[in-house]
Amino acid sequence: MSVEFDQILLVPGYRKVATAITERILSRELREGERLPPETELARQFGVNRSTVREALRELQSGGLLERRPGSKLMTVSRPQHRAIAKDVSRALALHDVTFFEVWEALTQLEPPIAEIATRNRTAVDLASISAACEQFAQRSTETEKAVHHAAEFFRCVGRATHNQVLALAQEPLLDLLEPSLRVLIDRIPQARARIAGAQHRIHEAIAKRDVEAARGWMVKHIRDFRKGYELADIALDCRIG
Amino acid sequence: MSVEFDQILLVPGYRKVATAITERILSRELREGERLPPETELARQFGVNRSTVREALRELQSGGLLERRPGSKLMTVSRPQHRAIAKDVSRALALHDVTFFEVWEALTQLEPPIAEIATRNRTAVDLASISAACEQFAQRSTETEKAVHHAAEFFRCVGRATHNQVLALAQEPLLDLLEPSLRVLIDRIPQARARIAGAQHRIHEAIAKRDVEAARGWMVKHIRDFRKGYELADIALDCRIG
DNA sequence: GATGGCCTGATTGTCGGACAATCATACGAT
DNA sequence: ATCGTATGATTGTCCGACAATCAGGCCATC
Repeated sequence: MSVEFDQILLVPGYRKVATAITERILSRELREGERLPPETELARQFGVNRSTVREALRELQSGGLLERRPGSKLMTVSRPQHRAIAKDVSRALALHDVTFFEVWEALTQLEPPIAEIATRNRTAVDLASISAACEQFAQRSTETEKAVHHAAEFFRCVGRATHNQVLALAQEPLLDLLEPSLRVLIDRIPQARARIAGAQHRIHEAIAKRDVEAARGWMVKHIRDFRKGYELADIALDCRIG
Repeated sequence: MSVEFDQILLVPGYRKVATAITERILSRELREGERLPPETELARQFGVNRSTVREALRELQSGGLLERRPGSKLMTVSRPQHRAIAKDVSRALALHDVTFFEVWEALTQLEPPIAEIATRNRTAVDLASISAACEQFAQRSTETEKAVHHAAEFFRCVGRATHNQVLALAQEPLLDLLEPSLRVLIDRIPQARARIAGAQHRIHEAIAKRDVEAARGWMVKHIRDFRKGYELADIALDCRIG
């Protein structure tokens, strides 16, 4: 057993084409919004069949590196949108049987710092969108579906106000995963709507006044409230999501 | 302008097939490891051509929902692996011109809590893997490439020790993004190796002793050190990564 | 000048059929 | 029991084809 050989791997053509185009995009040779040559032309350049090119394109398309502007045929290079990426992450976590508790624990660690940084970095525009999100929730919270959506939207606005893409993107999957349980919670505990609205109001106020400590403090309470709600609504914390 | 029509959207066949299979997987009708029928059979069932099925499969494959065990032809259902998902996230962030500062700021907020929770939840096995990661770094840090890899691996071990998948996955993209700058840093600042090794040692010790405060404290210092290193190495913090 | 109709070429979505290479399996020879 | 071999199934890739849609130019009408 002195001689050992590396595993020989044969990469199919559609994969080679996909990585070739991906590299061009990552190296910024192909920039956002630029139009990709038509399939027949790509097939000619790569020296493969159009079917092979198409399989490669589907790969890039689902990765968000290519998109088609609505009502157009040509593919254009695009940067993966945060929401789309977050969807993939939350889907993966759901398939890995992530529990309510894990999501809540992550929110506990992530949201207070986000509130703090948002308070420092928010612009007037950010504040306006946070304010609008508060009002939307307060007005539309009678419908469960709308309420859940606007509760998450509030977090998104605060996240954007940090002006830190990494933090904003990190919280997105958590909001996706929070949604289903939040739906149950809001349905079972009527007073939850008022509590959430109150917390949003206080956080908004603190961010408006640039009161870092208050913003963090109210956010801590806000997140803690979710857990209390779970217990009141009789949702098992170690139950998997989805 | 009283009448308005919704945008009419026509979904191509390969997309319909893809979502159909995706739904089966998400609803757990198709479980992990289960083998997908061959392409011809899928084409028959869906009533479309094999080419159409293949395009759909590429989509699911790149999303990590399907994979082919090496040396096998049939597709099997798989749950997206954390590392693969993290790669997509870090790629997206890189394309969105995320800066060193944003990554560092996120690490500042995320890693101390992770250290804290890991200290509480770690098992003997976790501790052993953290210990091994420390030693690997200490021994292999002469080669820049290995050093960078093992520095990230240390964080991964701590992340796993939290036994919280959400937190562990959240930090993965940050480590990916940290790598290139860490490579420059370690190359330019020779003494960085020793500082990192020292911090790892102290954090490991604290986690071993279940000293939550110490673990958090040393992690804070560890992360802060990265920033100092950037400044010493003359890396602009607001420079984009990639 | 703006609007709408019409034509033409380019492009995509989908189809059918084809074939070599590889995998899975069973069978038989040593 | 181990090793060849034959056979069928499956994938990767190719070719050619056609309808539907898109982009753009040209022209008539108002």
